[in-house]
Amino acid sequence: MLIGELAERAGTSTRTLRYYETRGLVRPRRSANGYRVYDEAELRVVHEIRTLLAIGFDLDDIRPFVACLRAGHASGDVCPDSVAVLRRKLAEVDAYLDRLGAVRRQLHHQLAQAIADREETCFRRRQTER
Amino acid sequence: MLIGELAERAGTSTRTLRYYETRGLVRPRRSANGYRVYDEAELRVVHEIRTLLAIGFDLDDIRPFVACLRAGHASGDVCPDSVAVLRRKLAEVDAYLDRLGAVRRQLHHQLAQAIADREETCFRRRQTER
DNA sequence: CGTTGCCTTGACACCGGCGACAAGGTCTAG
DNA sequence: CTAGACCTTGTCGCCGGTGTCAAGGCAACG
Repeated sequence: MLIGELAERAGTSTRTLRYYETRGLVRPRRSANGYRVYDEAELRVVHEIRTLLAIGFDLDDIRPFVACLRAGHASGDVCPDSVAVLRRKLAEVDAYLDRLGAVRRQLHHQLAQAIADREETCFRRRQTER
Repeated sequence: MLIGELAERAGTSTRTLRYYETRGLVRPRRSANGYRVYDEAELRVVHEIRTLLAIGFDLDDIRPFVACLRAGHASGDVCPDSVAVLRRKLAEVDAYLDRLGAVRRQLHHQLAQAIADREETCFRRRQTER
């Protein structure tokens, strides 16, 4: 399988696949003419990468999952390094949820306050007009 | 007040203040020798910018708040444009909270699954060893 | 007059995951 | 032979908010 076919089957671009290669996530063989040649297993790898990226992982986080798949496991999740990343990411997400919740409360408060201020201004204006 | 003093009092850098100026958020006068001269009110403006940035606003979002302060309001929140931004941001944060919650559940599930798989592998290994 | 310390504009660097383009090699069909 | 559809490497650009350096002007003090 050449890079164009893999890109299409994985729903991404050749540019992206080459980029993953420079980051050490995908490792094609080379044919005699220098073309990158991928075997079927790489499709699975690329899917894993795309899925985890969509969740919010960065490429460095994803490396253990790829290694896990490459080690022959049916899922990229089951190896200790992957589990460690999952734990860390979960903690990060929790922390971010907290922060975002705080921001939400702050926004809510500010919005309510601003509207109240406007109401009061209108009220005073009505009073003055009489 | 020159740029260095404002930067220090606002807890930021001169570089940052010049950048805000290019983005139209801060407008110093110029003294005869070309130095930027800020009046006291700009300190308030810069504080507003920094506070909103910390919440997660970008500079374009912040512009209405600055305009509101500059229009003489005690708070940057009370003008209609600011309120509109607050509403939009609140909606964005809510959407993001939803997405992040989904990610959290996904991570949680993946983690539980991975651990369960490992347990089972260990179990089978013990069975085989006997 | 020189040093120090402020100020000025302009420009490059960063991060991450690519998009986009250039200039060229390769393979196949007509 | 040529067109076109692949492939190759290399490079620049983007986004946003700065850090950082360069080269030079101005002010004040000794």
